[in-house]
Amino acid sequence: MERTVDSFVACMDRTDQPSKSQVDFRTSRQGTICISSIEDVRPAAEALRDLARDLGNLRVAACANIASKMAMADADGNALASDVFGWPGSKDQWWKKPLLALSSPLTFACRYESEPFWVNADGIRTRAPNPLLDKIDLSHFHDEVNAASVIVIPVHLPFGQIGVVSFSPIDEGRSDLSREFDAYADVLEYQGRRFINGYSRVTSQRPWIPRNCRLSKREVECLRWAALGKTDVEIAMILNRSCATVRFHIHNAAIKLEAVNRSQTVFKATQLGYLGSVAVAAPGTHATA
Amino acid sequence: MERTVDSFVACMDRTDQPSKSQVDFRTSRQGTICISSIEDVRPAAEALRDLARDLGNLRVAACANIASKMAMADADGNALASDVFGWPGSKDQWWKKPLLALSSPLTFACRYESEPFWVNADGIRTRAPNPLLDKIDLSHFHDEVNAASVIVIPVHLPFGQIGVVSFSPIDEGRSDLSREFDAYADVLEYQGRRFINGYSRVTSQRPWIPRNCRLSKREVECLRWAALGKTDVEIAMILNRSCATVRFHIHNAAIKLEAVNRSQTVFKATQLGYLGSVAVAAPGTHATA
DNA sequence: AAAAAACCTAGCGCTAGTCACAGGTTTTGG
DNA sequence: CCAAAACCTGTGACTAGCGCTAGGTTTTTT
Repeated sequence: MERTVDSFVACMDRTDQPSKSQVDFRTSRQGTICISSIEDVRPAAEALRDLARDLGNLRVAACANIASKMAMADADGNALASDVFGWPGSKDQWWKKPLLALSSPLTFACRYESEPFWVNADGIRTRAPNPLLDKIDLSHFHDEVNAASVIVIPVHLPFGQIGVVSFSPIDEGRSDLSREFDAYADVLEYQGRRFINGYSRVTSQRPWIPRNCRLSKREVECLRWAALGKTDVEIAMILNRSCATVRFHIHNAAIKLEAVNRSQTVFKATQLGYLGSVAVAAPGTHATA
Repeated sequence: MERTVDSFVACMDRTDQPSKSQVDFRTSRQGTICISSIEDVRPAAEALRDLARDLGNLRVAACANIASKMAMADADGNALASDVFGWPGSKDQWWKKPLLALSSPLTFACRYESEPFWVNADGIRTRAPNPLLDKIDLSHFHDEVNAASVIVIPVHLPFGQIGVVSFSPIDEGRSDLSREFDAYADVLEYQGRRFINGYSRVTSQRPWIPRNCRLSKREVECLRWAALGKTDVEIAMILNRSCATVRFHIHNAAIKLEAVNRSQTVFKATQLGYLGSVAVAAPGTHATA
């Protein structure tokens, strides 16, 4: 067990601030944000705002679904960005611009990263190296983010939904958040995640109720290749089966997932994690027969 | 601000055990699992095992990708389930059976839930109600899970990958984990998540490097409907555009995502969260012109 | 041993992918 | 302010690929 502990100590990057972070974590638990109905959204957002302000004079921005242009709102339909988090209403209300969600480097990075990170114009700082983030363009960082630096919490949810909570300094000068990130990333992640989780739960209607989606081995196998863009002729060659067989399996999968065509079948299977991160399954699959 | 605090207190479900959980969280931070290379997997797994044992005499089971039949292993290729977590090698090694991952109710539930929950033969207990989990069949619970009860931590990752860490009592009699869940769910979630995060980072090769995937508004709009199974004729009617225009947009999206056909385009767009949780976008979209 | 799944195959009609073309609208940048 | 560059809209036709039904074989479950 000693060996184990040692290796962890070597990994730790915050041992220099033990007492502070402990207190934060305690605070976080007592103020745990719990959203059980739409009425809880407002107080939960206010608590998140207060937490961010008290911890590091930070301002909150949140998006429950980066694929949606819908701004987050409370039970009365008031936008959280302006009414709670205190973003100036003048500056042409960035959170209403649908283009931003599609082009912001922050949104972009959230697609590829699962852990908290912080960003300024000089680069993206993750806990562990992520080469996928290296090629993100930060040249218009300040214009797109409305801050000189920001701590970002990506929140990956079921059904392929991605949310994000970000924290940027209220006084716009600060471009270094390394200290705040080291000290508060964990608590901000915890609270931000629960906030987005709860908000999604009470707002998004999930109309799709799959009856029996126990896909068989072959069905998933065929769907994997289909998701990679292979035609059924190609899949048939890969799996050493007939073309009709491949179609049959995919068709069966479509019935189980209540999908009407191949695209929707792939979509639903992806949402449910059946095809997750297919890095081209092991070679030699054509030797199964 | 008083109102805020009050509403949270009403939501809190663990105020009866304040001191205990605080200690746990402190412990968790000092023993933070950090996997920066494949060699760290083994000690990280051992630490997770020790944490589970010390907290509640629990045994760990983990899966980094419920879509893959690959068992988690350390740098030398040893299966973590048998070599570290201590699952008996005799009982025909459940973690090697690919069918289980497709049919286990635990795996199933992870597709629909983002927060920790615990299960026994009587039902699934989530923090907040989740109607999607109600219809899951638990009649063969003990056979499929190899335990009378279990705490489950779903881990939703980028690219549509879903992982899971579960904790079940070492002595197989216990079927009630409500106390352990209330006290340790947060720390188990934190540690389990970081473990799966780190493992995925050092093991899974992500060969796909999207060059320019700034999809335009129309492209995403068309892809949404395509993912819902609409044909391009239907999409054209919905958006009040010509059929060829719809094809044009989807084709452009395919080029940006480096996809070769519609299915792969939908797949990649889903992985990147462009279509996340499409609950049929707001009506009236045909009035944009 | 019976039953139920899962698996494999064939052929027909329809959809989607692609090409070449022409022009309007919004954003971006000098 | 103008120009360039994206982005958006539209036409028409051909071919490869997909959706679907029907029926037989193998494997798993009861």
